[in-house]
Amino acid sequence: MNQKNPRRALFLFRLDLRLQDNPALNYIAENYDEVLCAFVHAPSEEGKWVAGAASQSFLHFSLQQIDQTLQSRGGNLYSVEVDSTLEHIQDLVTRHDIQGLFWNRRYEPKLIERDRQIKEHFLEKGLEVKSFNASLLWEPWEIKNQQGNPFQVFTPFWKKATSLGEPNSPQKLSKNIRFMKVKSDSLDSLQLLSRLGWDRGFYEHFHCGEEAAKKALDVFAPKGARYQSQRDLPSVEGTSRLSPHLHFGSMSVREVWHRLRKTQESTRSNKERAEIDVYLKELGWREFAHHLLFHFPMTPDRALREKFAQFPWVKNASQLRKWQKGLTGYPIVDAGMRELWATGWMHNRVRMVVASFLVKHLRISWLEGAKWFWDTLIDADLASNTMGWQWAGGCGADAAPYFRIFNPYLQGAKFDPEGDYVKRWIPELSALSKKWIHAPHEAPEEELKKAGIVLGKTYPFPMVDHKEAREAALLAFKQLGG
DNA sequence: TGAAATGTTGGGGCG
DNA sequence: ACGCCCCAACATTTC
Repeated sequence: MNQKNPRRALFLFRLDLRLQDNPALNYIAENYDEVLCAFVHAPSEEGKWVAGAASQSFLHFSLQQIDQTLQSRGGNLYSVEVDSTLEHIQDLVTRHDIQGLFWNRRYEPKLIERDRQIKEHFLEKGLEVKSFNASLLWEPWEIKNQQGNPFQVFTPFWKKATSLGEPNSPQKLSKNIRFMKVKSDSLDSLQLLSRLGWDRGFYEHFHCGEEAAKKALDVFAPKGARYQSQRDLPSVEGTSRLSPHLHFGSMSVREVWHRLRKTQESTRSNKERAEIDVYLKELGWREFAHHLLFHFPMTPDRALREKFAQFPWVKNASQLRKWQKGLTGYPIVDAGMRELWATGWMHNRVRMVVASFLVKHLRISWLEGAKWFWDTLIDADLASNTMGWQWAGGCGADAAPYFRIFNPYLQGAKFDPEGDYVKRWIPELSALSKKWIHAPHEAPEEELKKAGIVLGKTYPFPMVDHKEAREAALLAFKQLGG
């Protein structure tokens, strides 16, 4: 090591907001003397799908955590907002005598192209430039069917992926790494936070950063043995609630995978092992989503199944608004939409129900739903959001068949039998007995009175009739030809 | 990672 | 004792 001319690397943080199991940082630790850690925010380069408001808020606090961690280790996070990432990197390279440029990959089509240009440019300038995988268990291009094509159905995809062997183990960061401390704009100048402060409620339910993510995994891992039995009950914390951390990379998916594997090994119960497999498969759906986004880069904006370009989606702003605000008159739908607004997150079972309701009962385009989720979810992820909505809309890969229409009453009765979830998010229904909690409009006058509910005033009547809406949806989807 | 309609079966009441 | 009907429970098919 030469103290006078240290080898310096520039590391760009993206969706990998952690120090542990961060392959690019590990590479730097092995090969460089010092590293400048930067977050170069260039929203104009993300195109139409620039991060939504909720997601930006989570990003802000995650970056704050990174900065604190780096400061406690003698460095800091250099953060800046720019129009051109490439030009700004050029500045940094010159200013700080940088010899290597490293990052962990993103998989959004526009960013793949941007990063390709950056890599080409700085390789030409004689820098060492490398990108790594911090986000996925397998790279999207590693998994192919027998013809060498990408999969469009989950089950064979997952079979193939898991047949390739266990994903890599997480790697600890070398203690020898030296972080640079440089002058930086304040994080606030990136203006990631809404001035309205509507995001405050999020942080009663979720915490940002690597430490918080570690705690969340500690909470979830032992519960993995009951994942299959509990994951569909929105009133119970039976899911991992790791999605924002997996999106922003404050938790490594490899870490999650191997932790759950360990839990699996420590039990003798076949049943428990199978329950954990169901969770690992959910990580598989996340992989599948990235696979689809990579191989079908138009899907954030267009249905994968092309005939859906002709589908007569309904344009109805006032109905869309009712759905967004949780005023549909269907308690399980409204509870979900309000949980989303209040916490920036929604239980997955309920995501499927509200999505089916928008797309089937209201026949409003999946794209409207995708946009709303994009803006309100702290875990908004282009790959998962696109796949999920096209699944619900029946217009994507391995999508729900057109005739699969969730009945909100039955979904409520089945997965929230006591009505606890509905009551938590719709306080105006909290005094209603569980017998009517999912269909207040069918409750006897007397029951409503007792519960202080005046339909049409304190809680809406169903905005559409279930049976009629269902039949209209069947007809419309059937006319498209399945 | 549905729901509703339709079909089948089998036990019990009853003439 | 027997056949018939009713209907719940379960299975299948249809959307």
